[in-house]
Amino acid sequence: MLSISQLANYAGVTVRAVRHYHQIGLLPEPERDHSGYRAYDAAAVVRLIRIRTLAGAGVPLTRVHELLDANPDELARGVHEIDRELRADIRRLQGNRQRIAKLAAGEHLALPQSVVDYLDRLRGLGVDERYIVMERDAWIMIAAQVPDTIDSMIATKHHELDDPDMMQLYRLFSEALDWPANSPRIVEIADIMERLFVRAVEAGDVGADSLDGLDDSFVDLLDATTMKSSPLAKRLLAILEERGWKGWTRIERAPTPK
Amino acid sequence: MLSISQLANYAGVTVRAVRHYHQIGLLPEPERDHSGYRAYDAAAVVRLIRIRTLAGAGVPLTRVHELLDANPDELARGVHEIDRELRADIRRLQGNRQRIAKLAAGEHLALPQSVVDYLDRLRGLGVDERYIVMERDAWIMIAAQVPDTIDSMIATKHHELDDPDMMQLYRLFSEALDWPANSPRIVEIADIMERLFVRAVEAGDVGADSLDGLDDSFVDLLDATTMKSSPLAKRLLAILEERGWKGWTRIERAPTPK
DNA sequence: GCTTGACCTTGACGCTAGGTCAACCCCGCA
DNA sequence: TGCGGGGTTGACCTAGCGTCAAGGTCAAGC
Repeated sequence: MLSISQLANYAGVTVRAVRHYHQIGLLPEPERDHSGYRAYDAAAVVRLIRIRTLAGAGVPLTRVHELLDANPDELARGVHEIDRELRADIRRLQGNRQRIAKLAAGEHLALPQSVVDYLDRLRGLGVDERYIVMERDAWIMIAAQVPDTIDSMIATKHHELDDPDMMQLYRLFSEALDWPANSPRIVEIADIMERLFVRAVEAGDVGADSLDGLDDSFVDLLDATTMKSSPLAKRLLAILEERGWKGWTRIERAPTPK
Repeated sequence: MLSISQLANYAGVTVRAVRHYHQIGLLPEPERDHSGYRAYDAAAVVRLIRIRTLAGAGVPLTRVHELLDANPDELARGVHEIDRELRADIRRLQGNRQRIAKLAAGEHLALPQSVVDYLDRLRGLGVDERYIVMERDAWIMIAAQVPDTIDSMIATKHHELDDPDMMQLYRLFSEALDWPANSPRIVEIADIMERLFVRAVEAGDVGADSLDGLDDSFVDLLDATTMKSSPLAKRLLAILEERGWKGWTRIERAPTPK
């Protein structure tokens, strides 16, 4: 008769594993000797080796339970099923590898390439890094909301950026980061934005723009975040609202307040 | 300000996941509103999206913690490290696939091909299936003990089986399964075995046999198991011992008892 | 003002396959 | 009789949440 550690040694598993198999009913509890020690026979060794063999091949213990007492037919089916699961796991891990490979560069975190390129273009225009980080965060949220339309949104943005007024606007945004909260130059920005708005309305780009996939509360969130970022932004929005423009992320023509 | 479920929706994770990230310190706990509800801002959305992106790529959450605030250099190293782990996981799973593929056929469970072939040869000689199961179990244990020498042991066995006496012995073992416990024919078996022993001694095969890798207590276990299988086996061993032979799995010349 | 249903809170258990104590019992040996 | 090296059960730990449980909060409809 064998003690639990002898059994474990013969089968090449740990004592703890044996007890675990007892707990889940995979290996029957043997007789106890006069002092309460478990006493095993060779049949237990054989069963334990077969358990170890299956478990070592990645078969979950509940499946091991089924397979141990299965006929060859059931066993073949069970093995096939497990192989399917293993293949699925492998595919998943391979997908993970691809995804983390894309994360190698810093800003790629949660951003598609198109957005990274766009941000690089802003950098090239001399836009302040602090502003770019703010834009980046907004794009991270947008990309998470509408992953399918992000590329076309960015394409639109690139197009808008061909306008010298837009370039100038971004440069002013950058500079404004260091302006005092009550700077009068804010009007310069408002003027440029209004010009851009007017041209957009004339081109028919307002109301049917590329931000269609975003729902209102999400747009509100983006706007609110921008407002929170700086008192200047708040003033700017107030000025534009006086002139009859509403919104920021998505612009609307609002009735001029009396 | 966002509620926890709004946050979770914007980032594409579950509320439970958000709370989990709070628990492990991955996402900082936000302010609470007057009724104790968590109130999030857009920065939390961004951070949560980045967490989800990394976690979704198979990065363990503790690593996510490190990578989120890492500089590009550390990030590259971290990503490389994780890729290594992923590759290791994939290799392991591929190994599992190979192993379970080998288990497709019933008796392959825990047995190398050589043993399966040997058992098939016994079947071909007309050996009773009950006896083969006993042999199989013994070989399962032996294969687990000395996986490297099992093939040469089986080769020896094949060689022995070329001897007509050995074939006859196996056939008698089979028949004996249905003999009464006190059958006088047991002597036939003893005679054959003694002839085989003598020839083995003459050939110098005893004492330096192929079971060298097995330690004594393991051999005792095999012998004891055989003894337990049938009263005939016990009688047989007694007879042989009277004639000066000791053991079963491994034979020794013993001084004839007075 | 009351009910209803949706959403929030904390706390706790469950899942895999055991690892790792802790506290205590048992055995053989000097 | 004490000691060291077995054995025993019990309990907590891992990862990443899912899933109740039991109750507080809020907005809407009657």
